[in-house]
Amino acid sequence: MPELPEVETIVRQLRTNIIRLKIRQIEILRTAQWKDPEMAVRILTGNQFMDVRRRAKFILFDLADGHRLIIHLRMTGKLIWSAPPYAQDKFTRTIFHFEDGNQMLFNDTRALGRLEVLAPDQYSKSLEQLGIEPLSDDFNRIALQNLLSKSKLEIKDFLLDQKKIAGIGNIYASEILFRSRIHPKKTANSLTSYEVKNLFRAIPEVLSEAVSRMGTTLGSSISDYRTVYNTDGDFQLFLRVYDREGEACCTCGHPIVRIVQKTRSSYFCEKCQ
DNA sequence: GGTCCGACCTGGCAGC
DNA sequence: TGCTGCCAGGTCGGAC
Repeated sequence: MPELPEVETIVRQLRTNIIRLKIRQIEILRTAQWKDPEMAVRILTGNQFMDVRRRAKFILFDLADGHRLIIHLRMTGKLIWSAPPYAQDKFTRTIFHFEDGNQMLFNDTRALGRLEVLAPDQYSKSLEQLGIEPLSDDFNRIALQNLLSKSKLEIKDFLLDQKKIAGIGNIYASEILFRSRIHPKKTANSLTSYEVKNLFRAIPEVLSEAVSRMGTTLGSSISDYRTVYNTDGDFQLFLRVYDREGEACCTCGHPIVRIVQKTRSSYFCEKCQ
């Protein structure tokens, strides 16, 4: 599941490949995932990628004529860099053919990912509504405290709310709360100043470590996250609670517990948190 | 405005 | 062996 660290890894790897590369052809194999597939073909064909950036879990491509391509990978989306022989499979939904003969494949097993081309001055509601970037200078303790104090959400749901802090998903929310020693069902506005201090430290700590290990690949199925070069991330080796139900807590030895909050699994240690 | 909840989507797996 | 139903979870839109 691509969250901030996985998307950041993908963006960094793409940046070394696609800057100033000209798109020879775009082949849309599943139109439903594009907001306007006809416009996408018209704008992208012959255009040139000038930069690629990340905002939360969105990948933003700046094009030479001022348009922007926005991709959200959702659950199972992948961007795979492919030289001949091409790595296309039955889950390839869009192929970007470049003039140098390479391809960028958008693969998506569950087909939940979304792609959109924005005009130079076009407003994107999805992007505008996003909250603070947790790895930016805007993320400070006062801003976090203000957001927490105004919310009655359970802290796990608070961390998943992209309008508050943007980029955290289900895996890293559990890891962040474990390191902060906060129970996932505790309400956001009831956190003590000590817990807020721990949370403020743990959020960038967990996300930065995961970025340095190129994200988390949980299993070997075709749905699991891969880097642009179709390799696994490494952070799954360093997860302390997520997907470890019944295993001993690395701090106290108590078994890790799994509960369901709003249909999402939360993992935590009942003794430490 | 904040929160809640179902829908979208499909491979994998358990149960029969 | 084959079928059915559930589960995984990020985002969106509608309801409250």
